[in-house]
Amino acid sequence: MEQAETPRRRRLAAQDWLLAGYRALVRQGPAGLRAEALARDLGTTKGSFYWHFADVGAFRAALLTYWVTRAFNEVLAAVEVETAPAARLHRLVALAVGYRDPDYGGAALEPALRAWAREDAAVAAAVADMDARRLRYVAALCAACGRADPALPGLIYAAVTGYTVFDAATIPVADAQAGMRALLHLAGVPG
Amino acid sequence: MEQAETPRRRRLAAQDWLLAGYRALVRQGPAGLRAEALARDLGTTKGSFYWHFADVGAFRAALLTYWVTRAFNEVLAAVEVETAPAARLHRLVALAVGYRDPDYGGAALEPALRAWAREDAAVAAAVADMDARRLRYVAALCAACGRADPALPGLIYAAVTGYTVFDAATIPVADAQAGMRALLHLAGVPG
DNA sequence: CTTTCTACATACGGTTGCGTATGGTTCGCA
DNA sequence: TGCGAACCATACGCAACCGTATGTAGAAAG
Repeated sequence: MEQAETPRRRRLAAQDWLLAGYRALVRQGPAGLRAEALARDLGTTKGSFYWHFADVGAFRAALLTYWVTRAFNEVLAAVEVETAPAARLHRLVALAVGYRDPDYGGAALEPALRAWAREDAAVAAAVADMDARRLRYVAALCAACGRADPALPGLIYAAVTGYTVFDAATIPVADAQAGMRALLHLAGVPG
Repeated sequence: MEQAETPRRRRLAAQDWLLAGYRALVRQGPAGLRAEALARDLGTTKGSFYWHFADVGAFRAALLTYWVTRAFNEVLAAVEVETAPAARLHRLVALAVGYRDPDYGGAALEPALRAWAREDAAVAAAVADMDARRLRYVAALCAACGRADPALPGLIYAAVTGYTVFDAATIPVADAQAGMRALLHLAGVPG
């Protein structure tokens, strides 16, 4: 884990390639998911890549699978430390527009994955499935808060999704969180 | 064999290539913006492409320029048939989440451009500039409606942007428009 | 009907990335 | 200290795409 500046590079694991993949996806889009380009980023050669992965397709599939397992469950775990549905909603939206994991990508990864979905049907299916799951969860929280407007869950999810696609110069994270608090307040979700 | 159904393939203009480019951008992402792939789509060869454009970079620049000139002004013109600011806001959000121009791409083009921005700094700059202009316009309309909450324009723009990235199976267009009406209603914008 | 220009076809060399093959190096462990 | 396995480097053939060069067909102009 420590990056000593020894002349000899440390050896890599599949996880290192996956993290490099997420970084490339965020910074360059799906076009960055190439074996030789990633090898250059990591200061190695594609010999290592093809040791850890059968081919580029398998690498991309691993990236997608890892995201699918994390993108719902991690936020969920962080949200369910709260017990009241209103508090959960507030924590959920604050996390969703502000969460940043420098290694993994966090909220910045979301629009990158949507960009990737545009040129890969499997990614598109995974993203659509993820959207449906999250939407159901938000709807359940809204219902538990007694907010019956059928348009509200979609509105909340759309606003969160919208905020994540802007860069910090257009709308700072603090403003995005303030906007989400304002929305929940207007919708009558206390907190 | 090309003379069976179609009388004869008509010759192409630069505009035909641009429209094919938008279609490819929406369906395959920026990876679809290649001379030979577009030529196959149009049933011609890249000889035509390099007649109309100096190189792929010039083609992409033309695509971007054309979007910049249209994406703000066309919606603006459609919105300003209304005179009351509240009516303009309602028409604006309804258009933004529902506008579809089959030739040009319409609202479906927006997320495709954001995907493209991820791998091209010039596109990113144009998109950021467009976001800033639209945000100022929405803020001006909100102010004219007497809605002083500083978070409201960003919230409206984020919600619109979010709705446009979902496919119709996740959130139908009618639901998106209902969601935007609900937001404006909650925010106290009559209409 | 011929000339001229516009629009397209085709062939070519250069570059980049993929996946495989093969051999070298480093690590864990006995 | 030696051995097997994990890890990495390098070279190769292949395919896709780029941009250029050059020839050609169809429409336009005369």
